[in-house]
Amino acid sequence: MVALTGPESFHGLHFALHQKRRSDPEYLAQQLSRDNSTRRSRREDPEYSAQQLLRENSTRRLRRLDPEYLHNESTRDKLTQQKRRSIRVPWAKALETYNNNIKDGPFHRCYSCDRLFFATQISTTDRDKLIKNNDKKSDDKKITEEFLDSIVLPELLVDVEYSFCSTCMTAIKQKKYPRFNINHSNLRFPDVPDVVKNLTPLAERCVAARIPFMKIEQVSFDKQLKIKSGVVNVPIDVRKTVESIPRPPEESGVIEISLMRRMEYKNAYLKEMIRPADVWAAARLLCDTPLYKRENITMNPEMDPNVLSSTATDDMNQLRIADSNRPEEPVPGSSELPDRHLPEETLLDSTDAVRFAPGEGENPIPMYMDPYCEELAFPTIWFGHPRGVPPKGIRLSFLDHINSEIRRFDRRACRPDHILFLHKKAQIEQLTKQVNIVLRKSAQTNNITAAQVRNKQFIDNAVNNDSAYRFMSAITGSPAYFEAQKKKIMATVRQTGGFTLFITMSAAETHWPELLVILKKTVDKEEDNREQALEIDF
DNA sequence: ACCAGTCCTCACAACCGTTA
DNA sequence: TAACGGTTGTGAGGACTGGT
Repeated sequence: MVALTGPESFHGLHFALHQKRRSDPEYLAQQLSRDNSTRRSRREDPEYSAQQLLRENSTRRLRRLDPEYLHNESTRDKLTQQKRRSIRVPWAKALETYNNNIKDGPFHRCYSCDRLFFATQISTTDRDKLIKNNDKKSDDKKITEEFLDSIVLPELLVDVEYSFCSTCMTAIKQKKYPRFNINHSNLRFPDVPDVVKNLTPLAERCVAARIPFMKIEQVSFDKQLKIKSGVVNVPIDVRKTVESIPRPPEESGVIEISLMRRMEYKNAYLKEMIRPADVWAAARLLCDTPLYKRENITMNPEMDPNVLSSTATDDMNQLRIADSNRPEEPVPGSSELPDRHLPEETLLDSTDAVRFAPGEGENPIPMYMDPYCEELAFPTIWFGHPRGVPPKGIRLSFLDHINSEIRRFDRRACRPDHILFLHKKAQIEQLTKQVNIVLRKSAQTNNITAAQVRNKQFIDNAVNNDSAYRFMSAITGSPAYFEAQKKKIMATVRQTGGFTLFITMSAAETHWPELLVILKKTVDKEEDNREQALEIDF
């Protein structure tokens, strides 16, 4: 009691002084800036800021229990938010934001499916927060440490912040495995040894168990690639191909090789300088892989130039003997048989490349009947390993697989030839599916018999009724596709009246420096500035 | 005891990005 | 688009310290 009176009077005086001082604007400003700086430094301490947050939130919740307070706050907030949203941005500023925004490319990696996304498509959260935000969920939906560990890419597990694409995020929040999750759906690319990874295109063809013959052409002035007609998938006897490559005397030797469709053709399918030693090394490694074993592909170790090159030059005689013992190359009658026994000097100096046609005489296999044609055709990507199969309960279509592989952080699947190959394969896949559907539909309505199909009249009727080729409407550019588009446009015209304005737009990607910078960054992982991009000559 | 200066703490407001 | 929650700033009360 006594203690109260003393300090009270003291304090009364003290506050008055305090307030008087504060009324001086200069003094107040000084005090404020002092306070702010100390606060800022204090708030840098994570423990302190966490405590402050906790305090703030608990008191805030209590405050918000009062309906009057809540009403006041929300009306205040509403006003300010509406004000904020109604602010008109000046043109220059808007332009600046736009210019900054278009610099963003698909650089952001989803920690679950490893696909690349634009910044807006991805959300980032702390690992801890994901686990902590469990309060409202039932026990079986709670995200556990083990669940996260099994989802996130192993090489990124150590990070504090995790980024997920919206698809994966929605699944994770419900504690489901995302469909495209690399770990759970077995989508990871196999590790490829450097020898195989660095093979040149033709060297890759030499060790591949399938050659997908495609007509890839350059279009227009910017030389983009397009595929013409279909893919002919030819199985190859790898052993015969590799062993028929002439061997230069030294290991570092390089020879020029032309890959022909047929020996009698004039133009080569591919022409390139290759190192036979590398081809051999790669072939040897590939022979130990699951798919190559499945295809019973083996090499004769005695023929390996990597082994031979270490021996003296007089061993070359032995090599020749070994060569002559080998069964002769097929394709009799061709005057341009590749001569594997050309003297070395002629080989190395000659302007005429060694020509060979490993696919000649082999029967092509339709792609949809060859389950591993892709993996076998692109050993630098798949290294003789089959594509992973997702576990039970997760269904991924072929297009889903392509989606995942092409958008993957690992850019290995994004080679022009591979993409065009996938495109054709996907198209065939789509067609066969559609055919099945059409047949099923018509089989339900009117039972089709073998006799009917053989009857020309029946087929003509089917064509007249559209049912025979309607399935093609999914294929861009087909007559049925344009038919479908025409119908859509006519429907629009009927609904909204005739068109008044047509706009044709083109991306003009060669005059799009931001895109070139983005490509450089995603594909080569290199930073390139806008000026350099503008200087690129097409 | 008084005074002046400085620092600390608390509640709340304001702002703002994110999300349902 | 309202609501939520993280962050920062503000104003007030009050404690501590050292000097007179």
